[in-house]
Amino acid sequence: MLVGAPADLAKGPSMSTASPEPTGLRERKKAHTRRTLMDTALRLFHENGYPETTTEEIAATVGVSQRTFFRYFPSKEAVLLSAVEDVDELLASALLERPGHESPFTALRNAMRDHWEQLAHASLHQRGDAANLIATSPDLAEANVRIDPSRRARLAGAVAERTGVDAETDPRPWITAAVFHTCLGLGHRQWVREGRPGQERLLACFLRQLDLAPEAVASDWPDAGTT
Amino acid sequence: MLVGAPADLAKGPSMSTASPEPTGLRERKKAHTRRTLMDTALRLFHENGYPETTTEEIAATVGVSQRTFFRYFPSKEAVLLSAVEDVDELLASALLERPGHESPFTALRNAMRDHWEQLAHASLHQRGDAANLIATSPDLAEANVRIDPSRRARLAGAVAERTGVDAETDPRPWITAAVFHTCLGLGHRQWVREGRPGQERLLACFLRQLDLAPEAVASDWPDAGTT
DNA sequence: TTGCCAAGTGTCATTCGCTGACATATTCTC
DNA sequence: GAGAATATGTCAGCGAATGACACTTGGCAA
Repeated sequence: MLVGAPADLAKGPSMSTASPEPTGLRERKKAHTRRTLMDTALRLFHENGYPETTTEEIAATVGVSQRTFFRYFPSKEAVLLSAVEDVDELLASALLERPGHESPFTALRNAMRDHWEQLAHASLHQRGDAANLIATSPDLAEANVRIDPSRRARLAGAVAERTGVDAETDPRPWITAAVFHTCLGLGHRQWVREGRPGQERLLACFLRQLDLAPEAVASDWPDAGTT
Repeated sequence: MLVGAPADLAKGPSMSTASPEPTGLRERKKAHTRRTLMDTALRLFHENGYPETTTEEIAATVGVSQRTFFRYFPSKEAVLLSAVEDVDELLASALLERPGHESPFTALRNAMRDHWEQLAHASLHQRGDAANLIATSPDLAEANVRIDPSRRARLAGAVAERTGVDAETDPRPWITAAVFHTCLGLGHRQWVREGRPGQERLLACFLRQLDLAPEAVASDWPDAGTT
């Protein structure tokens, strides 16, 4: 599983995040190819736009056949998904480190706040800053919307794990994840509207939306704080 | 707009819901073709599965060319989306009829409850019971997930309209819509797990999830009601 | 009625995402 | 080093989606 197996995006629960290092030469090569494909794809997406970049082009740039591309990634979108998963992964583990007395939603919020730099750094990592990319390109943003359900499912799983409930039967992790995710989307939107200032501002936008959430669900919206 | 214009799925705000009757012969033909395409598509989806049904097949069954299909619907998914929109439309108008003192989320919940039969009936309407179809077929369910963001956006718009806030700048309608939508998804899942009893049961599942939502966001999940 | 314009449709060709089948090359194991 | 396992390339093909062009049909006015 994990990095080793290409075309493998199924996310079973509780698969160890540790893929220490690929010992064999085969696996090292595979990991390299996969990473190269991913980096190249993200770079091309960024340079030419998502729909404009063909899988053929990606493969050719890397120096493999298109067929090989699809052996590593089940779809074009999957490259994005996979890149974005890394960020979600970090958030998930940050979530587990939060003190147990915090409510799931609060813990999620705080995990995000505390590990923001780490998340931001990860998104700027070798992967060609997938997250930032998505934030920047309208095409990618649209693709990201389609990917959304998977991410939300992953988040719900993480919340369930932390709280020790069964995500299969318990609705609460899903609702929490949905609200959280929506807040991020809204925060990002607002950040864009403000002209994309620094990343600290993005975090601030996120937090603002997150803090509005409980009221939005429960209250009557007397009228309060827009924008 | 609406039924009249083929390949037109853009949803500008405040387009009148009234398309009284197509006066011209041209427009009547067009409306007929569109409806036939939709009905046929949904029927074939139901009989053979969504991915198994080709656009070619749909067009051939109706007696038009594949090209014409794509002149009426911008994509294969759009047929589904369009059918499902009708149901959302009803919910949106039901929402506007709820007493003003209800919180948006509650109003949404109650609108759903009160107009359930109407919604159910609409879904069984001439359109080949799109909603039910989606609920039944796993393939369609997956397609429905992808469609989800559009539906949520529509719902958010409806909530914003009811409450008189600006959906562009105010986050609350979006959060409300997201939570509501998630509850529906969860309710449906539960209903499936129970072996798909009658539609009344589906409504009950929906309502149960909806009533759990506020707690899921705010509280500490002491442990309560699973299943 | 006649005839013109516009809208709707069919046909053809093409692009692109994606998959199966088979042959070849590379790595691993003994 | 031989043989098994795996990774890759090549080729062929399907289906979704789009553009270009020709043809038919409905709407409308002279």
